Amino acid sequence: MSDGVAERSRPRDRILETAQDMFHKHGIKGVGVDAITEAAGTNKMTLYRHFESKDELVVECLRATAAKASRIWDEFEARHPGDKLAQLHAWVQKASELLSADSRGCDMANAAVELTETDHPARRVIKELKEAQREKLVALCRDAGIGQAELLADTLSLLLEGARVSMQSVGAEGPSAQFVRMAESLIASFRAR
Amino acid sequence: MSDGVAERSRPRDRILETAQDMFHKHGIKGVGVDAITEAAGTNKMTLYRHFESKDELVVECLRATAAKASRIWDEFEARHPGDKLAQLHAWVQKASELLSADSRGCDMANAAVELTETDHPARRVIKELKEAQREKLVALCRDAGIGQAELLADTLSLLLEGARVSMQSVGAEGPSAQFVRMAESLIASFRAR
DNA sequence: CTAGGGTGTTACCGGTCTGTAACTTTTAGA
DNA sequence: TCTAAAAGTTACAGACCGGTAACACCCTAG
Repeated sequence: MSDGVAERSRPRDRILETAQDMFHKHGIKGVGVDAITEAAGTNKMTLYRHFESKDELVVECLRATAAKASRIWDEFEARHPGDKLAQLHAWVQKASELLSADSRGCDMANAAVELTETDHPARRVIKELKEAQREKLVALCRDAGIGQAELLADTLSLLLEGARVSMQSVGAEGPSAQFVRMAESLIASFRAR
Repeated sequence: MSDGVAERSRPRDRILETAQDMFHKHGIKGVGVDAITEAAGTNKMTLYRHFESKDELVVECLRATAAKASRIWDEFEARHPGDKLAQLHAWVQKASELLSADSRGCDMANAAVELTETDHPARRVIKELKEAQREKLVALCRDAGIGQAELLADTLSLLLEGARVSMQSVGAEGPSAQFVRMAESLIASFRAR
C-alpha cells in the first residue's frame, strides 16, 4: 500500500509536506506530532532529529508555504512579462481560484489567530512574510501605473484576507462569492482617478 | 482581595463572562476549563453543573458575544433614529473603534479558524450568527437608499473581516490602518451610482 | 566487506486536558 | 430556625500531549 505522501522522498521532506497539509486542514493545535509522523510514514524520533521542536516545525511549514506563494508571483511575471496591469488581473484571478479550491484560508493568518502567545517564534515569521507579500502587491500596483498604489494594494489585501476568513465562517456562498467583482471594480475605479 | 471579575454575581455568569474574555484573548484551544474556573473564582464542578461540556460553553460564549454586538445596533438606531445613512456611517465609526481598542479580532471568525471539526456544535452557531449580521448590514444599506445594497454590505463585511484578521498577523500599522478611508470612499462611490 | 550515519522501534517521562464521583460547606427562602 | 438547593473541595480516571533515552536495524560510501 502506498502512503498518502510522496512515495519515497527523504523523511524530512515527507514530514514537512505532511505537516503543512495537516496544519492547514486541522489547525496547528489540532494536530499532534504523533499524527504527523504516522501520516508521513515515519516516527517521532526522526521528526525530532530534523526539527528541534513542534514550534520550529510550524515555522518551517510557514516558510515553505510562503515560498510556494512566491513561486506563483514568478508565474505572473512569466505569463505576462512586463505587463504589470495584466499581472494584477492575474493576481485577482489566482486569488479567486484559491478561494474556490479550498476553504481553509491562509495558513499564516490562521496561525496568527491560533498562536496567541506573543513570544511564539512563528509570530515574527508571520509578520515578516505578510509584510513581504504586502510590499510585492504595492509594487505591482505602483508599476501598473496606479496612483494611490498603497491604498489599492491594502484594500485588495483586506478583501482577500476577509474573503478567506469569511469562507470559514459562512462558507463559499457568503460575501466571499463576490470577491472577483469587488476586486475588479476596485481596480477600475482606482485606474479612473 | 477582589476578583478580577464582577464582584459577586452568580457563578454561572462569572464563568460565562470570564470564559468569553479568556477565549477571546488566548483562543479556545489555548484555554482550559481549570484556568477559566480559577479566574472566575469558582471550580470545575460548578462549571459542569451549568454547562454540559466545554463545547457547550463555547457555544454559549459565542451567543453572548453576538448578543452584545446586537446591542450596538440598537445604539445606532437610538442615536440616529430613522436616519439609516447616518447609522451606516456610525457602523463604520464603531468598527474602527473596535479595531483600535483590541487586536484579537472577531470571536466568531477566530472560532471558525480554530474549530476545524466539521461537526463541532459551534460551527452551525457561527454560521447562523454571521448570516444574521450580514442580513442586518444588507438591510441597513438598502434602507439607506443604496442601489446595490447586497454588494456594498458584502464588501464592507469583507473589509472589516480582513482588517480584524490582518491586525493579528501584521499589527495595527498594516493595511487595517486604512479601514475607515476605504469604507467611506466605498460608500461614497456606491451612493454616486 | 566494513564502518557509520540515518532511520525505525519501543518504552517511557512529566505534564495537561476534559470530565466525574463523593462528600462537605455555604447560602437562601419559607 | 429549619431545610433544601447551590456551591466548594478533593481526588481521581483516562486520554493525549511534547519530548527523550536506549537500542536495533539497514543502506550506502569507502
